[in-house]
Amino acid sequence: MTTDLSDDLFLVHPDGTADGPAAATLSFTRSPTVLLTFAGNRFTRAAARHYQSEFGIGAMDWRMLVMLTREPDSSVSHAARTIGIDKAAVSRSLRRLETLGLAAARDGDERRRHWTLTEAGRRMHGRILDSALERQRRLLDGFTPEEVDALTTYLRRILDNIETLGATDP
Amino acid sequence: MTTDLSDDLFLVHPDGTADGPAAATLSFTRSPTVLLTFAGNRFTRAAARHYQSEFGIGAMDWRMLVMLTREPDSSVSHAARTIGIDKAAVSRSLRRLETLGLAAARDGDERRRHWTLTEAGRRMHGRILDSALERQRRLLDGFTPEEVDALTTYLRRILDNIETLGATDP
DNA sequence: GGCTCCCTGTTGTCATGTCAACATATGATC
DNA sequence: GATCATATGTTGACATGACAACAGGGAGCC
Repeated sequence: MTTDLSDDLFLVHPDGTADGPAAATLSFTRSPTVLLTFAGNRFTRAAARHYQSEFGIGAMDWRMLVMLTREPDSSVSHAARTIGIDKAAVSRSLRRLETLGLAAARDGDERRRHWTLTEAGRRMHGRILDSALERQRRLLDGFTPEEVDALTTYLRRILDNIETLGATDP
Repeated sequence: MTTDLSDDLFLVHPDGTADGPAAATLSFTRSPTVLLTFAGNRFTRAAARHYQSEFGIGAMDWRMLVMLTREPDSSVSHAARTIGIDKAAVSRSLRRLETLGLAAARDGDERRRHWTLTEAGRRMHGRILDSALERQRRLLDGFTPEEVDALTTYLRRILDNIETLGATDP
């Protein structure tokens, strides 16, 4: 079911001036894909830098702290499926957390190990959570609750569309 | 000016069940920062993969094709400032495009070179633009024009907030 | 001309997350 | 037990984009 959105919503066109575009191309300010990409990337990078300098771990490791708080005893592949992130990244992050004494693995079967946070990991999680919530508050500065709800809904719909896109990609 | 959003909007809490969270933590489905990060990352990666396999260049290089269409004769730092991406990445991308015969530089002064697309670069831009617009249409599948407008506005406000956040970060 | 400050673009390094490859374990079936 | 299909987690290589460091150019001032 395709919407009737015109591509022109998202483009800039040559305007005859010497300073204008040489040909029709994507607008950096009106194209949602451009904006989404920039916003996601910038927020992630800024947060990662902050976590690294303040807490000594990066964004990926913070995600695993959250995941293991959500579901203690997770395996690598369960975490990867749940978060929707590649198992290679999960595996590496858990190794790092283990090295830092923030997570530990209890053997399930020969391969499938069950990861949980250590006491130090739980304390770290709590401290970073405060920081993450503060960052989120500032990211949402100026938004009403209704707007936040709409934004959250839109992003979830976009994630659904991305999954559909991926499933039909060549 | 802080909004009155409760953190509880974005958290999951221990619910007393054996399967529930061990402590309060971020919700993967209701936290806008989590959703934004995931959506941005997944879309970018999927698009990059597609461009690479179909056209032989990645997402960063596609961005430079757009930038040089928008503003022919750009310098590295002008492009970096305009797009808001680090000059190291811009410099490397332009070098790659030059190697592929898609862009060329005309000397400005001794340091500041002015980059433009070659004829091959312009043709490549046109072909990828069709693909990019198609991907965007599918990303926005199910959205009304009003919703797209709202989403675009929200993302722009978020980018503004990210800039404010960066400026006040420790 | 000399000095200082600011700017330019390149190169190095790293975190993030992907796809690919792989060794090997597990489960189902016979 | 043997065989096969599938799953598990690790490791390699790479694109993206950041920050850091740096050599050196250009402009302004004395």
